[in-house]
Formats: sequence, C-alpha cells, structure tokens
Amino acid sequence: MNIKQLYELLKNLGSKTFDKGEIIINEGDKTKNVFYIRKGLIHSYLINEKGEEITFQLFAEKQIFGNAHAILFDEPSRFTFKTLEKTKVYFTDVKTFQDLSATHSNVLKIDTGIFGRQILKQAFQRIDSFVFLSPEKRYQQYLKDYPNIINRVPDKYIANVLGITPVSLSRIRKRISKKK
Amino acid sequence: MNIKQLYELLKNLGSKTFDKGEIIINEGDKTKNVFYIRKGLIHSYLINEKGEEITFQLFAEKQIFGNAHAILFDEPSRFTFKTLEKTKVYFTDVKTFQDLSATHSNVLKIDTGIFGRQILKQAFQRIDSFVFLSPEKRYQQYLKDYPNIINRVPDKYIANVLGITPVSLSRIRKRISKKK
DNA sequence: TTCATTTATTATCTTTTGTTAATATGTCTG
DNA sequence: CAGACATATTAACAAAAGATAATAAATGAA
Repeated sequence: MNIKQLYELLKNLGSKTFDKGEIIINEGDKTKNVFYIRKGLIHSYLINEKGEEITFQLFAEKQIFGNAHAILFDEPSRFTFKTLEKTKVYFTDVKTFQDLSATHSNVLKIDTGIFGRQILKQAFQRIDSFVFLSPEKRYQQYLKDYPNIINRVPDKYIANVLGITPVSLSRIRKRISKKK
Repeated sequence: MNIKQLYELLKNLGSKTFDKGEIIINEGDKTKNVFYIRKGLIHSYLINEKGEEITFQLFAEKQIFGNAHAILFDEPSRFTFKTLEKTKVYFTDVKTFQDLSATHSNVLKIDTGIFGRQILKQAFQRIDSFVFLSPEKRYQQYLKDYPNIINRVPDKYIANVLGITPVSLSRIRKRISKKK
C-alpha cells in the first residue's frame, strides 16, 4: 500500500472515545464497522435462555473487533459489545473499504486481511485450545496469550471464555498456585 | 458473477479423484489449493508429542477445505489431510483466483468469500459449541450438523473433534440411548 | 472364512467438573 | 465511610470425565 492509499484510508477513519459501560454493538445489530482498540477493553457477551450473561470474548489494546456476524455473513450480531473501561477506538465501516477498493484494489485486502485474518487466527487458536488442551492448560495458555486482559476483568468472564464454570476456574487457580 | 466470469473460473478449475488413504495435504505443506468435495471424506489430523493421532476436523460432500494456515497466514499446515474414502474433488489454487481477480474484481470475493466465510462460519459455530454446550449436547449438535459424517468415521475421530476422550464419548452415547 | 488388527464398550479407580449454597472478599456509590 | 451489591472462594455432594486395562465387537486383509 502506498502513501496515497494510506492517506485515503486514514481520511476515512473515525475515532471515538466511549465511557466505561457504553454499548458499542447491540445483540441484533447489523452495523458493519470495524474497530481498532487504541486504549481500553471490550466485553462481548450474550444473555442465554436462563437469563445468565455469558461472555464470549474479550478485546483489549491493539486488537480489532467488529460485528463479525454482520460483516461476514450479513446476519444480526449474536453478541453485545460493551466497554469495561473508558475506551478509545479507531473505526471505519466496511462500505468505506469497499468503495475505496474500487479505486485501490489493495484496500480490500486490508478489509479481508486485517479483519478476516485476525478473527480467523484467533478462532483457530481458540478451537486448538479446546481440542488439544485441558481446562487447566487452557487457562495457562490464556494467561500467556492475553496478559493484558486477565487482571482487568472478573474471573467469571474468563471462565466463560474457557468454557468452564467460575467455581471450577477458582479451583484451577488454587491448584496452580499450590504447584508453585 | 456473470457467465463470462463463471467461465473463467471453471476453465481454471481442476478435478481429481483420490483413492482411499491418500494424503492430499501433508503437515508442513505450504500448498494453497482450495478444494471442494464432490464425493468422499477427508480426515484432518496431527500427531501430538505423545505420538497419538488427534483428529482436528472432518470434511464430507459439499464442503470446502484447504490448507488454511498457508492460505490465510502463509504458514505451513499444522495438519495432514487424508482421504478416508475414495474422494473426488474440484480444486484450484489461490494464485489462479488472484490472477483472475485482476480482471474480474468479483472473483476475489469468491475466494475470500467461499473459502474464508465457510471456514469462519464453521470456526465460530465450533467455538460456540465449546462455550455454550456440554460435551453431551455438543455431540448431539454434531450429529445434527453433520449427519452425513458420523456413520462413516470411527467414533474416536468424533471424540477428538469434540474435545473429549473416546471412552467418554462411548459413555455419552450410552447415556443418550438410555434416555430414549 | 479365518486370523490379526483396530475400534468400541465396559469396568475400576482417580481426578475434575458441575451444582448449590454459605462465607468471605472486593468494589462501587451515595 | 457505610451499606449494598458483585465477585471469589470454599464446602459438600453428585455427576461426569480422564486414565488404564480387560473384554467384546467390528473391520480388513490374506
């Protein structure tokens, strides 16, 4: 991508700061923005049929997130995305990318590249961790992969992400600390 | 996509039939073909540090597969892809798609579209099943989603896909059959 | 078909997890 | 700071899963 294309891209980039607790994407939304987190923390979750809030994913600095169901499948979001801290993001909508791509073919690659690839890479990694690792190992891997997240969110969110109960995570933490 | 573009696409499409037990992609390969299964069954797996074969995924008719690590991240494949039955595939390499996309911009969308999207959709579904479902429910969902696979592969492959042991899957199957 | 090999089931035992509830700790807000 | 609320830990029990081994069933090749 050359300077001119970079300029086109930046010209169309918005920036916004959300207070703690603000909702950026609601369950059911079909908005197609792509967000880059400059500073802050995002909580994506849903409320299940029992009325419980289940965390699906957490995003922090330097991560990209967006309404993947809308962007990739043109479906409404299954999850709500809410800030857990005051959060500054850069964002643009997919349409802008697509318009730009008419004149600058590389730009589309940014779209599918940065967004699609990061999402896919994380998805693969996560499936890996479910197939190949025990819950305990999975937790330790999460600590390694996301050291900037663990101390900023309730453990029960992490438990959901790992597919276990908060009680079980508490026991895992105890077990690990005993081993050392 | 219009007729002319479709023609360009088909002209570059190969077709090949593999015998049962043939390897299509080897662990470590960086080939970037995209395959569509006309008829047959594919087993993607790796050998772990203990020397055990662990199944990562199974693909059957109408599914697309490929060396996702190479295509998306330019990394060597973590998995081996081997036929479990005589298998007929249509395929093309990503380069062909990219060359075509220079003249027909829609074609690139097919590439990232069909491949990226199907892979992503399956990945999301699978993570969902780990986060929201118990192993038993996860098995039942797999039965529903892939009824054309279950009776054609050893149960132990399914167990790996679900992230549980073959012994545990056997017990789950017994539990389910008792309930009915 | 028969024999060897692979796969599935069952059994036994240990470990881990889920569930529920009680207690303790932490956090937030007025 | 106090009180209310959210979160984490612990306990107790039941249910499920992992590990290992023995047995049964199925598969495949000569």
